[in-house]
Order: sequence, then C-alpha cells, then structure tokens
Amino acid sequence: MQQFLPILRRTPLFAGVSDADILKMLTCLGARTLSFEKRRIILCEGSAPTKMGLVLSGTVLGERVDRNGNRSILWEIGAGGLFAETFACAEAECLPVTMVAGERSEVLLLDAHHILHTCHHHCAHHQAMIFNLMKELARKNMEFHDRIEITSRRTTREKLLAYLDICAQKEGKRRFTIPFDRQELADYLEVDRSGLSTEIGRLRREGVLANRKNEFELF
Amino acid sequence: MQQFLPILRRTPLFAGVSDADILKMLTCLGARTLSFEKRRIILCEGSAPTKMGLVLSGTVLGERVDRNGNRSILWEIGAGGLFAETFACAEAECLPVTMVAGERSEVLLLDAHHILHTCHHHCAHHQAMIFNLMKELARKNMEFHDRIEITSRRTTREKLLAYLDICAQKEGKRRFTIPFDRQELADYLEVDRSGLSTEIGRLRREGVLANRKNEFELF
DNA sequence: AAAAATCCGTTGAATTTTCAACAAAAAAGA
DNA sequence: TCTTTTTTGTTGAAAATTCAACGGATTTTT
Repeated sequence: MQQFLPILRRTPLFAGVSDADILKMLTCLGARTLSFEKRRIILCEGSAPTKMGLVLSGTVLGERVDRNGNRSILWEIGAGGLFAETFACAEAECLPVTMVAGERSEVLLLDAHHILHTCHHHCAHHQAMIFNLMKELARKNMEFHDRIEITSRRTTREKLLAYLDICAQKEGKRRFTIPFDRQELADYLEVDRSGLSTEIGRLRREGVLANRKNEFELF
Repeated sequence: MQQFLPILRRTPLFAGVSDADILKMLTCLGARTLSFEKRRIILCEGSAPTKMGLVLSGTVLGERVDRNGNRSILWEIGAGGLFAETFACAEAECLPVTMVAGERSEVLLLDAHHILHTCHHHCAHHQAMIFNLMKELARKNMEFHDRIEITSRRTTREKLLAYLDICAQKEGKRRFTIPFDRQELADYLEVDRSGLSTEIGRLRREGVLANRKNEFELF
C-alpha cells in the first residue's frame, strides 16, 4: 500500500491523518486494491452497498440506465476521489447506481461497516474519519447542485452552455479540456447525442466557442 | 422551547439525545423559532449559509430560479425535517438555493458554526450530532437519486409516472395525496405546467390513473 | 500497414415541449 | 353571499428534441 500514500494523504477521507496511521487504518478497513479496464463494472446497480471506493488512478463514472435505455452519468470521479460513500453511510438496501471505470483505473475498496461502527483499535482516528466523511458528503451534495444547474435547463443549448461555464469557472480559464467524449457528455447533460453535436456545431458557427475534440474555448 | 420537544425528539439531528440534553443544546446552538406565512423567504439564495433550519410545523420548499424564470423545486421538507444543513456543513460561500415556506410554517434556525466546531460544554452530544448529521447528509444525498430518477426521463409523461410511482411506493398504497399544486409539481418535474395538465388529462382518459386535485390513484 | 471498430457530425421526419392566451373551476376575501 | 383572485385545463402554433440512418474521420487491433 506504501506506493499509494501520496494519493491517500490528499484524500478527503484521510485528511489530517498521518501516513503511519493511514496504513494502520487500511488494514482495519479491509482495504484491497483492484484494477479495472475501461468500461468494466466496479460496483453494480442492485448489489448491496457494503463497500465504498477510493480512486487511486484513472477515473470512475457513476451511471444509471432507465428502462428506455437512456444512460445518465451522475459523477465523474478522478484520482483521489471517493465513491459509493453515500450508500454506505445511508446504509441503503441496494445500490441505485453502477460504478464503472471511465478508463483503465486502480481503486481501493473499503469495508463500509468498519467505518460506521466503531472499532477498538483506532478510535481517535475514527472520529476524525466520521467528520471527514460528513464534510465529503456535504461536498458531494453540493456537486449535485451544479448538475441540477445544468439539467434543469430546458434546451440542449442552455444545458451545454451551463456546463461549459461551470467547467471554465472551475478551471479558472476560458480554455479547458472536458473529461467526457460526446456520448458521455450527452449522458451527463441528459440530452440526445446527435442533437448535442448539432448544437456544438451551431455555437461554433456563431462564434460563441471553439473546440477540437474535448478541448473547448469560450469567447 | 418545551412545546416542540415531541417534534425535536423525532428529528434526525437529535436522534438518541435525551429531552433535557436537547434543551441544553438548543441554547448552545443559538436556536430561535420563527414563523413564516406562505411564500415567505426563509433563507435567500446568495446569502451566507451561517444557519441551518429545522421544520417545526408546515412545510418548507427549496427552490432556485434560472435566468429564464424557470423555477426548480429541489426539496419539499415536512415537519421534523432539516434544511440548509448541506451548505452549512460544506461551509459554502453562499447559498445556491432559496428556502421558502410552502404554507404557514414555524422553523427553528440553528447556528451552523456551533455544530461544526466543538464547544466545551456538550462534547459527548457533539459527536453524536456529527454522526447524526452524517447520516442525514447521506439520506439527503439519496433523495437526490429519486429526483434524478424522475428528471432524467425525457418526456413529461415519463417524468410524471416515475414521480407517482415513487410516491405510491413510499406511501405503500396506490392511492395517495401529493404535497404539490400543479405549478409546484411542474417545477419539481421540471416541465411545463400546461403540458403537465394535458398529460394528466390524457392519462386519466387512458385509464392509467384517477385524480381529484392532489389526490391520485394509480391503476 | 491494412482492417475493424468506434466516434463524430449531419440530415430529415416524427414526436414532444414550450409558450401565450383564454375560460372554467375553485378558493379566498369582503 | 357576492366579488375577486388564484388555480387548473384546453387549445393551437412555434420551437426543440428525439430517433434512425449514413458517411467520414479517428482510433484500435490484428
């Protein structure tokens, strides 16, 4: 596990915990690392949320598919990010989403039970971890607001512009690369892919933006 | 505050705390009760999230309005429910939503600072409260999934049916009363009000459901 | 380097939503 | 009770989305 310490240190879950203690806690939490190829399922909708995950490398997508086959992407989680912590903390009956690797990725899976129910060895850190989890849950909750800011718009054009605005804001530049391909972007915005392509073309012709593949620039 | 104990006891924030301790904590948390007429703003978008709220009676709606004047309703919170805890816990810069009274309501406002940063008097309960908050944040987070299950659908008809299905499931009956009027329901589903009315009429004619005002029955 | 698979942009037709306006019904107020 | 206000249902026209299909471009695999 040693090799992952640089990432684990910067993780919300272990904020303020020393390296030595992180390693101790990992065994206590039943941590194990796993690798996944692109598109492979990490946690499957309907399964019991007994584990939460931590992205060591690559990216993980949270998605769901409705009966009509429309996929929605809920999160895109990069290295250092947590996933499935919500369902573990809520002690939900079954996962309402599927977590898949967005690219070749390594993840750490932790036993949720050991996080929620105090153990005897590391109680001092346990309280810190609960606090960290609370902060992280609040942050995740806020993230939904960005998504609602986007998906509540009525037209493809407005959704796309709202999304790009938020990206530019987060990046601090008017030029940035988005982490989605076209289909994934459509599934994140909850619109039709072809309509999205059309709209991007239109905005480009209107001089509102420029793009080459996933690299966008707003004018 | 005595008169509100029956509600406060059943509140997620004070789960497992004795009546006497609840009362002690209320003063520690700078609690004060306020009354609001229907439609009155309780917390305003853009203000600093220094307080979180607890519904003592009535209902509170969380909403936001985009530049085109489309309102989205994010939550409908009944007696005993918490609100604005996310922004307090995330220590956000400003509120991204507005909380308004859905009807004549009484609410308790608590200083967020005192919840996140330990005080000397009630540390034992403080830890319990952090844990309760974590659970509540996770639950709120899960609630978003119901809303996404609804708003990710592409048509008004599908959104409405998804919503009614979830209502029926929660209620455990095929007959139930929804907490929204037509405009509010449209703003929750993020569709056009007139289109929603048309769709309800169509579903009624097709024999899929029956309704009288806000009382629905699914067949 | 060639072949296969995937991704992306475009198009047109069908479906659906939105918007504005209006009237009936219901609720609130005088 | 009567009046006023608010809510709800309807309609038709304009706008937007979805869907299916296709070809070219790019990437991956062999």
